[in-house]
Amino acid sequence: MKIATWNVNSVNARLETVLKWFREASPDVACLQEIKCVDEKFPREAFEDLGYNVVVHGQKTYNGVALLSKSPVEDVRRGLPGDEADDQARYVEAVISGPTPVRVVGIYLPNGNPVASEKFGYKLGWMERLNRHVRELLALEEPLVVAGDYNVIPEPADVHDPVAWMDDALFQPQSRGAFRALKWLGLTDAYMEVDGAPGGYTFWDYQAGAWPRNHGIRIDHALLSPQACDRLLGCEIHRDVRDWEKPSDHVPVVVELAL
DNA sequence: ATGTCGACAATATGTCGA
Repeated sequence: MKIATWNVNSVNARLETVLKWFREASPDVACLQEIKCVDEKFPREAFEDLGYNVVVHGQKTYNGVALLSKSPVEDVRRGLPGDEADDQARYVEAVISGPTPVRVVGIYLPNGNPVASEKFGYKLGWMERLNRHVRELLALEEPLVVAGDYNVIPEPADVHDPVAWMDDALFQPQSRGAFRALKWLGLTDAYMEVDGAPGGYTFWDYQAGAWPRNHGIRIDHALLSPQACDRLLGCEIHRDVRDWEKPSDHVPVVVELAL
């Protein structure tokens, strides 16, 4: 079973590019981030025509996540628990049906820039809430995949120029520490497990020739519970998609599990 | 430091967010 995560930077502005990739890669499950539309504006039928069940947690203009699955889904949750006042659409969760069900969580973790603003506090608070909720999900002792745009550069090997990113929220010690804390709950970074080569970037800014210069960062991750990691077959970063017509600034990451 | 996008309110470009 192939489970993908992709920050598409507007599903409607990117629809042809996104559908082209879905037709070629044909993931069984996909977590999309930054769909940038309300539920009613999500191009549901285009994905249903490709055979997907569609779960949308949208928002006007900003953020928004979706979960697509060829198999029926159960136990759908929209929104990260722990703060009723949080109105940003960044979390979607569902159990994918099958002989061995797998719980998939799709996240769009807050960017947090600039560091000297309330946005950074929101990011760290969100990561703490995620930690608390993942702790509960891990207690279920079932295959679990937490995939998405984490907006965290875990290690210096995950950025072309670590010094240039020192003051960025994505590479702050607190952000990296919260990501490590999440892993220390018992999750495994799929890319590091099966590949781990330095420079496995997933994002290149549109600006300043970041893509042709390979000034990238690795911020899109799939973390696996032990029960999911035991079934891990592969993890691929679809880097070539960054060179397509009208690309997102992120590329898809695909995890394959023996399910 | 910034060579780019996208949504939106608004009718042209400016603002915000990334």
